Amino acid sequence: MKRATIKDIALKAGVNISTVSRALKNHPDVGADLRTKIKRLAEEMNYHPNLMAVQLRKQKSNIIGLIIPEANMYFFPSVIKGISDVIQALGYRLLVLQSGENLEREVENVRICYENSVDGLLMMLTNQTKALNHLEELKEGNIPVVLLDKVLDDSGFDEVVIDDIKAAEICTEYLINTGCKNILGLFGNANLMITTKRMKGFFNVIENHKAQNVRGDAKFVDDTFSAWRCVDEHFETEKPDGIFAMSDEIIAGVIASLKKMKVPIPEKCAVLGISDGYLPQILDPQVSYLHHDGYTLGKMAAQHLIKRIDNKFSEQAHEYLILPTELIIKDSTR
Amino acid sequence: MKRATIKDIALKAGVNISTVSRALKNHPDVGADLRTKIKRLAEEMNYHPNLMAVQLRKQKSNIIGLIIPEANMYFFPSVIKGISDVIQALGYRLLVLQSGENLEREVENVRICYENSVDGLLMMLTNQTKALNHLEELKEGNIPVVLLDKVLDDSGFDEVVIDDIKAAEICTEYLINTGCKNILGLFGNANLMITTKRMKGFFNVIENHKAQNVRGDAKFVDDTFSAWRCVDEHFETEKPDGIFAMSDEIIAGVIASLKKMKVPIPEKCAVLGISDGYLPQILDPQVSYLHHDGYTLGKMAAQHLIKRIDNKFSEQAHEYLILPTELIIKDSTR
DNA sequence: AACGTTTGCGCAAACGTTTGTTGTTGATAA
DNA sequence: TTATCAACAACAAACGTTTGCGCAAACGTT
Repeated sequence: MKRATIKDIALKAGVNISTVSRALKNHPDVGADLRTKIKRLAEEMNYHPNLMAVQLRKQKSNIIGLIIPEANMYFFPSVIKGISDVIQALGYRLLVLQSGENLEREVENVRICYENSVDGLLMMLTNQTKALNHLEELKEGNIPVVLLDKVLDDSGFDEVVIDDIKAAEICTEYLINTGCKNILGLFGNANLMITTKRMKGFFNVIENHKAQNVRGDAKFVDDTFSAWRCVDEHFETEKPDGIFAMSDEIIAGVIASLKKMKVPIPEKCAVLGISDGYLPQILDPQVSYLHHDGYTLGKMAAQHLIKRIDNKFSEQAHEYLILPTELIIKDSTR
Repeated sequence: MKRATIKDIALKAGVNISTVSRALKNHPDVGADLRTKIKRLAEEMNYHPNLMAVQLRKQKSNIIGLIIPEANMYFFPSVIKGISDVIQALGYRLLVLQSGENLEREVENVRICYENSVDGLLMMLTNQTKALNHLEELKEGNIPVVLLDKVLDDSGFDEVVIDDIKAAEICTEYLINTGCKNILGLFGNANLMITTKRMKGFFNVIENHKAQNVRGDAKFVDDTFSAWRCVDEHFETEKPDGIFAMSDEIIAGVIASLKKMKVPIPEKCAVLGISDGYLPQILDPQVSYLHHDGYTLGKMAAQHLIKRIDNKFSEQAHEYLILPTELIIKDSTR
């Protein structure tokens, strides 16, 4: 049995398709009794509008694109959940595309979104992304874009991020306040804005406490395991009494290393990280962290995007939204 | 500047739109020189086909629906990655819908997929899903469906799963072989098929070893923290020398509890779980686990779905694909 | 010279909607 | 009675493609 169309209903009801269309959306032009009759018929025939046709006609897809570098474990699920919760309630659907930390694929994915006529685009940039030329078409086409989490400075687009500098400052400050004098900062990919900023925040505070004999080292690592190795090695030469880890992956490696080496946490070495909050709680000891919640981030980004979609033509300057953070203190710090 | 259409090109080239259409897809009916001219023009005008129109005309969306209960941390990212990698390479896009462990939303999501004319549907069922009436429409509409991971018995649809009974058997067997006599089995939601089966496998093996004085208890827990509490409590009355954890969440809770209680692993109590493989490695001690890889699962499901889409009309009986597993032995077992 | 085949292109229908315009009723007011 | 106005419903165009068909010119074969 073929899927029923508006035409089939019209045929059966003995009216024109336009009447059916209007009846189904309660247009006042069609009489009450005829309307109910048509609706009943539609129900019977199990009619559901063909969205491809609707979209073509209305020139609106009700689809929102989400381009992510890689579905990483810690952050992505909560982000996508936040986004979904917002947009599904409003009748939008989510088209998810992965770039695999690959700029070419990112460009291609933007193209795909464009061709699919997405109503808006949410995007986390890859490591490699240094410019946003590939978003020009969308800009010209008046398709709103909101960047989240991994962004570029002065992108010219709306952004939702955590204030990375401040976040790192808060963490470092806390470590120092609890007595750390020799702090190891562990950072991810050095090419990322997020890394640069968190490192900047880290050193801001270190500099401010030079007088109190505080010193800090920074190292770059790729993932949990490289963080692990890095801590192992660093302990051979230095004896840091505090470690700042800029991400979940890194936190996991730090804890693993310290425990393997039987360094008491936090007595000999305190640990504080930036995290979306799940991992630090299941590690032992539970680690203190600056909480930035992926769910909220996704929600904020989605809400902002919807706002842009709804009044597409208000040529407002791009906004820079900052995700609220919270310092959660557990066992791993003094 | 409005987005260029095939019509605009036709106008500029002084030919009919059909010619443009054919030229752009290298149809032999259009001459070589005219073809290149049209292509150049298209390039210049930055033409890209309007997929909404293409889809309507071709009655094919090139969209694959993915309905998931909840974007849980451990499994989901790798699954979605596996799916994406397969389908994006073939020009399909992924529409992701979350049901939030809510049957009504699942039904609604299926509807959304239907209305969006997805070419196929990948689906992980919610806890609450006991029947698949809501998939009837898709079946009638000849839209292929592949269920993955969380499925129902005799669903009548293609499925990709791990062999839960056997998986639990392997794990339990291993624990017993390494000397465990008093094993605690920790399971998730009791309503889930996956739980029932893994429990069945667990007790199958326990029964088989009754003669050797092996005993086993089963408990149901909801999440990491309830697993944690459960182990705490169980240790007050029993002193199990082995724990089987049926999922990542549970493993995390088990390890946390044992370490808090300072129970040596695996000397006093061995731990073995079923996992997708990331978490056990970052815990300390690293735990042994039966590996079932979300990435492979996603890949298999997507590939199978594509196969179904490609020859939609071969009315083949539904297939039941089983994900290969592998036992990874680490520190947490003897 | 007559005929068949190929080449190259245009015409128009179709996909399933939405929506501006027009036309037909019957009732009400002048 | 005639003009006016609802109320209701049909007509048709439009959204941007794809594609079956037709047609003319060019070419090759008897």
